Amino acid sequence: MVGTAIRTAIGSRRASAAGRETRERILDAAERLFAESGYSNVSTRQIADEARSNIAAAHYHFGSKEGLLEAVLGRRLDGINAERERLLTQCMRDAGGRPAIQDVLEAFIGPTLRLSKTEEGRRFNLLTGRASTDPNPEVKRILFQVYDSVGRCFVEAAAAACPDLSKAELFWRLTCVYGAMMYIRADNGRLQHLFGPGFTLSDVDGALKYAMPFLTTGMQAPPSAAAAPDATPSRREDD
Amino acid sequence: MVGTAIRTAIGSRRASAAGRETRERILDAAERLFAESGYSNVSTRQIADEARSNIAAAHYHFGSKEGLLEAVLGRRLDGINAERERLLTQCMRDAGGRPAIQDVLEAFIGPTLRLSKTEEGRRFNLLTGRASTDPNPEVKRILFQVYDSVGRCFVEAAAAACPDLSKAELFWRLTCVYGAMMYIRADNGRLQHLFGPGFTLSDVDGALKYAMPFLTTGMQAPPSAAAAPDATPSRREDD
DNA sequence: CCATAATTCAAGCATCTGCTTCAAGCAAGT
DNA sequence: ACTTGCTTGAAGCAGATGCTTGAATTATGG
Repeated sequence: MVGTAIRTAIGSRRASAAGRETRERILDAAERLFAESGYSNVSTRQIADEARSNIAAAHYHFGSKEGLLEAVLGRRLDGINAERERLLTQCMRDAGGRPAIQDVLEAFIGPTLRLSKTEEGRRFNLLTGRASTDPNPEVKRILFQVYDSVGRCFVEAAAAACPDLSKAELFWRLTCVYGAMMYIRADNGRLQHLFGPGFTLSDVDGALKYAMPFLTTGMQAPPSAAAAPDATPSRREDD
Repeated sequence: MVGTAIRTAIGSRRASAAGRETRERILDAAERLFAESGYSNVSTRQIADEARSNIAAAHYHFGSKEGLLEAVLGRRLDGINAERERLLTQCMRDAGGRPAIQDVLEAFIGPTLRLSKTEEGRRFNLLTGRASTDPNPEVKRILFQVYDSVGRCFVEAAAAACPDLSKAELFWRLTCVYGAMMYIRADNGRLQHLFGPGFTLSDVDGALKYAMPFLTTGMQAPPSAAAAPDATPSRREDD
């Protein structure tokens, strides 16, 4: 029987100090390697080696490679997403249901962006940024699950902050915001390469000073229906 | 000796009609599977099966899995990137070196965006969108090579269109633009999931109508140094 | 101190990976 | 007709993959 021992370990009931320690070492190693090479390109053997541990130990603690990824993400995201939800509901409450869009963006993007101030936080952002476009069904499932709740809060708050936008327009604008945020995190190096040394996406201050205002301005732009000459204002293509 | 036969095949000298046909079938199959599951998650065997062909045939025509990806990308991107470069230099010339930013964005993003009007084009955008954050060194190398030239043109044209922006600010704004574009292409389904049925990133008209104006507005925003209260205008942090 | 449970280990299993080999098939050009 | 070189096929290689096994080791509560 596999079940009992693993479940108690995973549920971390009665876990020994030594057990917890190697558990953390494995999580650290997996985080580092997943961020560097992507989930599919890392083997459980590599992770065990990097953690100065054993493959079986990893499976004992996490059940499977998929479970390991889930634990790696949960370890940091649980706290961060709770913080984001707290900030989002708070700025909704403080503004009586009509928050400023910059507060909404700050509440959603700020907490993850600021992670990049530490090296391990930067690595974690790289991991989640890359995972966000990972086609592997296991990865997709885990991300959907982890981000579902805070994502809903964000969309709701953004809609409240931009009541003049149609649902379709909000969808496209948030797509741009989401995409920019993820791209900054995934940090593929293309633009750094074109701009030369000295420009890096892990520069949190630069992101806060330049990227956030760009996104805020875009969100505040008047609805396209009014600006676009070919739009028929009487006929909305959503809802 | 491996060399001679493969090189002539790869250089497609003296290729027979039958040879060209299976070559295309393999490219189609690889494109479809790479787009669907990502480069690392697809095996040469799957590709051969999907193409109703043989592993050896794939290696005969493309030398390696890496060479196959290169061919898949080159088949479509060579034309598209040439078109983008043509449009970029044209709008630079027409405007006497001071193009409008919306023309620059349209020249860079438009050609790829419009690909999504056909099913196979949509699939190709999915492939390149996902590849853009792929950590696999083979994938990165190929993308850098393929996008280097047109990327340079784009940055140059954008800089000419926004002469008031510092290099750092341009860097961050283009990062947002690039990120939004890639995210639309990679189409991970997160926001569609939150917005419900009827919202899709392959809706080219929606992207042109809503996403492009968002990005244009963001690029046209006044420099952050002026807007941000904590910025010291006399001290630029770049160049 | 010792029984019981938690943890780690070396070894192995079945399957898959990219790629190669070598023989057979095919389409010309002469 | 027949040689020549391009193209495909079946089989196989060495190594990697996720995961399991069963025994050994370690920690901990009684």
